[in-house]
Amino acid sequence: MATIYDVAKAANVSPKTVSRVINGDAPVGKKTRDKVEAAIASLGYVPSLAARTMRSNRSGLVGLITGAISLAPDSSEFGGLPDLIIVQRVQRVLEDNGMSLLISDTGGKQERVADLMRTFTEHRVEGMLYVGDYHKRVDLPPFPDGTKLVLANCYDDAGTPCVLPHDRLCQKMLVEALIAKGHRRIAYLSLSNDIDATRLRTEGYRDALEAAGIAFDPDIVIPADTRMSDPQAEVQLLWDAIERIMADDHPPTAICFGNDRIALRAYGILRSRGLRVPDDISVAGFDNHRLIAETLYPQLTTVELPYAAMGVRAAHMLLSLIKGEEAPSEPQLVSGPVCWRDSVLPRPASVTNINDIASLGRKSS
Amino acid sequence: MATIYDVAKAANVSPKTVSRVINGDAPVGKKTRDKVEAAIASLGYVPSLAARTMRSNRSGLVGLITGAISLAPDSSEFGGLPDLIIVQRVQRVLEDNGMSLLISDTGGKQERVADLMRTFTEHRVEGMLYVGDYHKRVDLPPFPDGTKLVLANCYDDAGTPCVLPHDRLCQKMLVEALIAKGHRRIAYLSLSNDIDATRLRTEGYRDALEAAGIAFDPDIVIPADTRMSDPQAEVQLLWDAIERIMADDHPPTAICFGNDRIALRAYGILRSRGLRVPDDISVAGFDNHRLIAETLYPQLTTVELPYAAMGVRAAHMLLSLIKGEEAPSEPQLVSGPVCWRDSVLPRPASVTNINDIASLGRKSS
DNA sequence: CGCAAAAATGACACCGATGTCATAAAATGC
DNA sequence: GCATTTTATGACATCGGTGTCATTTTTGCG
Repeated sequence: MATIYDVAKAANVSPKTVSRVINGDAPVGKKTRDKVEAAIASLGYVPSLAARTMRSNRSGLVGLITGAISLAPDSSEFGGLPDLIIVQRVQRVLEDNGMSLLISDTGGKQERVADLMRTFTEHRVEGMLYVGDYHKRVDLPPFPDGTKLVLANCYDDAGTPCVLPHDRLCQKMLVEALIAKGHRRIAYLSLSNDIDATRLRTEGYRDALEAAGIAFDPDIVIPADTRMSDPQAEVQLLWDAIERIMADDHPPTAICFGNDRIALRAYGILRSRGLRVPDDISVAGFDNHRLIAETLYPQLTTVELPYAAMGVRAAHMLLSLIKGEEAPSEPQLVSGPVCWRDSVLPRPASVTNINDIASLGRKSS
Repeated sequence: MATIYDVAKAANVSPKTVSRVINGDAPVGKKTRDKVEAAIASLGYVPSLAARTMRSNRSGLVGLITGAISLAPDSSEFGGLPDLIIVQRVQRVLEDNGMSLLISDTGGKQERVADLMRTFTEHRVEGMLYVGDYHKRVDLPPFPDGTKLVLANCYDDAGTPCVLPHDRLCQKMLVEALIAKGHRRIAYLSLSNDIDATRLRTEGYRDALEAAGIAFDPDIVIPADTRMSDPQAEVQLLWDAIERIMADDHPPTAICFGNDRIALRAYGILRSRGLRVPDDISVAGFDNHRLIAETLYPQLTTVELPYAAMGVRAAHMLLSLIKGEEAPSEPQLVSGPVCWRDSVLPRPASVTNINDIASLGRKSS
């Protein structure tokens, strides 16, 4: 591989002059520049960042750690899809700012994080990002002061700068939108109770009801997802939850699901019970997981968790940390828009629960 | 950041001795080693790979280029999901071999590849990978001889070493499995005709029919996907295709879809037409896109395109190239297993088409 | 035309590791 | 006990760039 000395010799100038041509940090005579550029081109010279790094202490590298790429190490399952959007956005923003992205994957093993951070340090990354696979608290290994680190989609107790989804507001906006379409009896089949997002989103759900003067009814708010990966059990849980809310004295006219994936599963279950979406019952998801939301028939109304925006925000935060600016001490909350599709039908005010729907044609499963 | 000189001073030895302790490339006295290790620990010293790279010309970096992370730059759509499995596997294999992975995303713009490769060269990567978002031919920009490059999920005309999915064999195995369950009239609603995979898979479909002595009937083999991203149009296309095959004189007892996503869409359409899966009609996908296949109700029988295995294979190929070994001149074909789930029902030999199914209860949409 | 300021270029040290070679200290053999 | 390995350590150059400062050439202007 050609070096700057080879170029200097070929162009018959000093290495420093070649350096100036490359970096443009001092004026170079036109004729000289041409000679140098010709030499660079003919030798196919590409400068070595390793050498540059030594002198300038700027590696042009940022490290990103994620368990996102795969949670289930030995299968082709994808737990972490949305988080990849974060990764992708981070990559793009950094690239636009002349940085390259080193990616490591914990493979689900939290204890590997320390090693990965060390490897990044060996590469003298200028900053690091840690991306959570879902909104949660994380425990990071101790790292030296002055490490530039931003958390995305997760937070820690040490107050490391972080970017988080505004689950509460997103859910509130979605439920408000349903209410605006005339729905007054709205069930919520949430994610597992032991994740942060569930609490926040349930608060958002209640916020929206309260704002509309609708009483909160715990009977139609049920967790319908575990974080186990047994699909059979998940289906059963969801089936039971749907059973329960539909057997209520006042069955809902709309159901919000904890995410688009559960909604997808629910489509099949509802149809098996003879309920048509959206004619008999309106359905909303969460995440705007377009692979699902746009592919489902009918297409799914949902709310976008702003992964893309979070990625951009986190990358910019890191860039400003690298520039030496101060980090915000509060988590940065980001929210996304409601995505209106075909799975929700307006209801006249006279319809207060599903039994009031005249056209309802129940069929046995 | 502490340097090897700081450590040497603190331990009162020469820098070279510190280097020996770190790398273990020459014997060091026990007492000296302890002193040095104590100094390293107390200073929090981490060696700089940039400096090491300069001397040894081994950066420990591998660059990976993909359009995979996102095909649709301005949306949250995910065209490329399976390819991420490749990326993830590559990452893991490389990490196990002490290499770090630099990732860049073309954002769908093929012309950026040259820039990305240049950036990788600046970082003095020891090898590069290019991951296609689906099985296709690619045009790479010219790169210097001696560049260690492996293509995954794509190939070029220059005979660059590559790893490809064995579409033909996968489809053949899937159709054979259907035939083994007694299906003799099997429709194939394929992907768009202008991608390589469609031709290969159709050949696989025909291979299986031929092996079973079933005549190939072009009337029930229809492309049912474009690569446009208008979901509305895609649904229409699929609707029409299903309409056509079900209006055939001998409607099939099973349908193979070009991928799991189309199958997902088809579930809704079939149900709208009053056809139950799998009671009335059996359905198979392609990809083993578990997010879909396992979430659908009933779960989808499909065939796994071996993205994980391809990632592993590609990474190992690159590692041996880096070691100086010769690359295979032929594309490496990798196939995956049929994933048997609930969307296919066995048919007795007497049932040659859907009209023979006694229990069939058609309903109007 | 002469001289100061600006532009263009080069010499040299240095960033932080490691390879080479030399040398000092300890172990071994007879 | 002395020569001879073997083991342990250090001095120094080097990798490929850039920062600093010095020097030469050109330009501008009274």
